[in-house]
Amino acid sequence: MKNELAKTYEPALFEDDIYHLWEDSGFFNPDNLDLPANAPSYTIVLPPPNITAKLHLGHSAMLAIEDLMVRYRRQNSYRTLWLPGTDHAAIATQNMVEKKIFSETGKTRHDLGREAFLEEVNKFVAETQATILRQTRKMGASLDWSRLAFTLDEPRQQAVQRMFLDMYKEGVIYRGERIVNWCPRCHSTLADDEVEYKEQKAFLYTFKYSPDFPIAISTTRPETKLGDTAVAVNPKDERYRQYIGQEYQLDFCGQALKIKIIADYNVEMDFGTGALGVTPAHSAVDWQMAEAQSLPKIKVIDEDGLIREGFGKFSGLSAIDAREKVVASLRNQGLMIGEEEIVNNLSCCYRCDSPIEPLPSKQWFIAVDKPLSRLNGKSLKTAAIAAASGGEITFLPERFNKRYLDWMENLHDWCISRQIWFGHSIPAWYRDEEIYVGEEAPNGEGWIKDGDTLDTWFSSGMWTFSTLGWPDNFKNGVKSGDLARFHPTQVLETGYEILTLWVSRMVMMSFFALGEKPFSQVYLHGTILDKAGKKMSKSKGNGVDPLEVIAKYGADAVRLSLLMGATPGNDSRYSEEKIEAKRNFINKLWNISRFILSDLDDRFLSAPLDVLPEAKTLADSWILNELFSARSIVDSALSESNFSIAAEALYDFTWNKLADWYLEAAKVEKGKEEILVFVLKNLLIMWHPFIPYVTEAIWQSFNEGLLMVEQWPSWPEKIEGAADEPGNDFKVVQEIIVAIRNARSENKVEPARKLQALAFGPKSELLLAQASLIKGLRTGIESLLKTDAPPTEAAIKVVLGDTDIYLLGAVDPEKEKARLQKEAENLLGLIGSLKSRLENQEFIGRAPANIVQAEKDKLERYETELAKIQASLAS
RNA sequence: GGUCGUUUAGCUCAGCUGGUUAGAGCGCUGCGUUCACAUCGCAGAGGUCAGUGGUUCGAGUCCACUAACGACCACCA
Repeated sequence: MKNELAKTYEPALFEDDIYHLWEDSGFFNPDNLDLPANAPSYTIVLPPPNITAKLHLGHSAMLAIEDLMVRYRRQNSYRTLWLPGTDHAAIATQNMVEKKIFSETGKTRHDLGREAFLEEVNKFVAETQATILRQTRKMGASLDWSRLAFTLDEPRQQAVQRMFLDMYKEGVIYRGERIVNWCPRCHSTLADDEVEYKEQKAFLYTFKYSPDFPIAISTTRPETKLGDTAVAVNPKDERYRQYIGQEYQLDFCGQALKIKIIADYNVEMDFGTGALGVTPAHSAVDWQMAEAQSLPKIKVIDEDGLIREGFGKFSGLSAIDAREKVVASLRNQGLMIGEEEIVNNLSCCYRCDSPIEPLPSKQWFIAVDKPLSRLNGKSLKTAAIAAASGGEITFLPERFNKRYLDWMENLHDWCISRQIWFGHSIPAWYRDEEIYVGEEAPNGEGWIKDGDTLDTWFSSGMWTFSTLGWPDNFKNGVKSGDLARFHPTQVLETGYEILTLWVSRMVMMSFFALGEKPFSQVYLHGTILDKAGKKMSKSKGNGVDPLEVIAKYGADAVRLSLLMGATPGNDSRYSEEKIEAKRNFINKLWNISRFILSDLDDRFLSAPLDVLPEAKTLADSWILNELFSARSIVDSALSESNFSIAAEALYDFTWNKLADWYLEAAKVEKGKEEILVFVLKNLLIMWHPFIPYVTEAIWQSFNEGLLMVEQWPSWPEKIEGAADEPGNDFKVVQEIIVAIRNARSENKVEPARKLQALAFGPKSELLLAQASLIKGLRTGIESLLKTDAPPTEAAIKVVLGDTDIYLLGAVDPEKEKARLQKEAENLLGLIGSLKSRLENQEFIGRAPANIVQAEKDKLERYETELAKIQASLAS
């Protein structure tokens, strides 16, 4: 059963086999876990990666964190489900495939036609999806593959169609016209957050529409002024107050305009002339003014970015060409008052970088403010706000609660239709002015299906419940099956950059569909930046392929390097050195195991883990207490999602306590196998969620069961009868171990034996050596000498024979005295300030009783300590 | 323009509700290494915690302001 471990750990030799072992065990699926019926659930849905590309290091970090959360809960007897999937990422995917086809064949999607194009997309999806799933497995992710989902697969399509129909029935989904961000190149609407702003130079033109119009206006887009129906001024503006309410018929570059002067507080008096030409059809702000003032809306520019029919010589021109022509005409007429070069933000398509054209368009919307009877009169918005502000949903780090709420409170109706082919189809049918909403066409001739698709966030917003069998598992308001067992989920772990895009939508969708939150906690991780602190991106070429670093250093090293040194919500930098350091650590753990397991009798291996081995020496109780204290740090850190702190506690224990000291002790003092095996097993269990492969590999070398489902240890924080401060006491032992090693290396057998007796003999002997390292050693030595004289160099020589040189450095009386004096001074200062605080009536009056008591306790502690120090100084 | 974040050793970062001498990894310096591990060991150097002011017996930690960098949101007609 027991296999010899090689000298170094080679991840590549183990990882694939181990993953298969886990997967074949079936324990990724909570249905196969051996649990009591009332075991609590722990569910995380994997934020589905876009199928546009391979995974990058950011995904690896996400997988490492979530796998850690999930494995820890699985070892703690939760009904643990981590549900995998991928996202169809409608626009991004369509663009990617369009580009690919165009570069390969020179054809556009229109050349191919809808059906053939979608076939190409599906081919692409199948390929990248396979790659992504393979990468995910490589990371060691313990996902339940039996529940694998895709935002556009058959069950999710049904769920989406049903959601759309339900929302339409409730009047939450409606069709309306408004200004949308239109990309003339992609021929698609963009959500506000899909628009990118680019600084660019532009000309701000100041002019009058016509000679007889009293007010001059400023604009960077004179061509849109062909559609102006009003001029807005600030009602406080003295210059224009007299004109408010007046209407003018005028001729603008040969086109007739009817302009009304209106008042609006949004107009800034300091900008330009302080008067704003209102173009309702081509500016969102202007549209709102026009709605409020019932102004006509004249559409000037069409979906291709060209001037529409009916604008004389301008019709058919591109916006840019028309602009030049309008400007020229204004100059000729002497109406141009100023042309100033300014820097402004141009809205651009986040996909193709083309300038956005704001256009009025018929689109489907979700009404976020509509009160709903199913939500007791709350709207989607107010329900989503209440959940977060009432603490039903919490955020980590907390500051994102505020960001979520800010965004939610300013939320406008959500445009969900997209003019692309790849995505969820919209179950709507049109015949002339008639609209019918349903999955099948209504009876009668001439109905045409809506050719648009849904915003990708519509389907991903349903992710927590569409993956758990909604709507089949939800009848008459009662959940069943997976939905009943796993929803609401416990944690949503995702990047902070999609807090608003995704998280907020999930909350609204879940409240609408189920009347409950989708998750209790939102954990937001930061972005993985490159070594220089820049975002990794394909265009910059600074991305790192996780598979490459995994091949080089192993998945565990990659995971640990992403977990350690990273804090919630903060970005962290990637560097290969970090991974290398973690690889070294993993090898260390491997070799610790190798040392403990080599030449080990099988009877030690089979010792049950629920029986505490007997601590025979101070070193034994010390290491056990260190183990337990590490366990308790790990538990509390993990319960607060402080992954880095948890890992550091284990790291410190493993390397600085176990390897550096206890293993050294075990070399000079045999018979520690029982404790060594006990510590090792517990350590492997606790390391497993962080670095599952290497721990399982070691476990498998001497165990039959799977470490993955081994029960998390539940020892007390301390064992009875151990010294109060095992750390301090053990420093004595540590010093002696060094001396023993030195003595042995020089073949000084008898001194080594004496030292060994001192370090590992019955506890009572060493307990003489309390208080602190040096003093302890001195006391021990003194007691052995049975003399009152302070241990001089000569005296120590008597005890330790020829070993003097090994201990002299440690017992320099002068150094020790200075140290104690300094410590005494520090304590005096502290005691003084504590006393004055406790005498301060204001403090006593205001501070809560428990705090005052704590200060008193502290004072007492310091005083006791000071007395001890003073006593030893006096001696 | 609004909101938020960051600033701690040469580098990358920890540091919870203020409390004894501010920590880690990497790097650096010196010494060592057949006997679990050179993917190693031991020892060491290196910090006025961005700046200024304040609260407090006590501030890396709390407050105010300033500076640099970064992110997000809004948007310039």
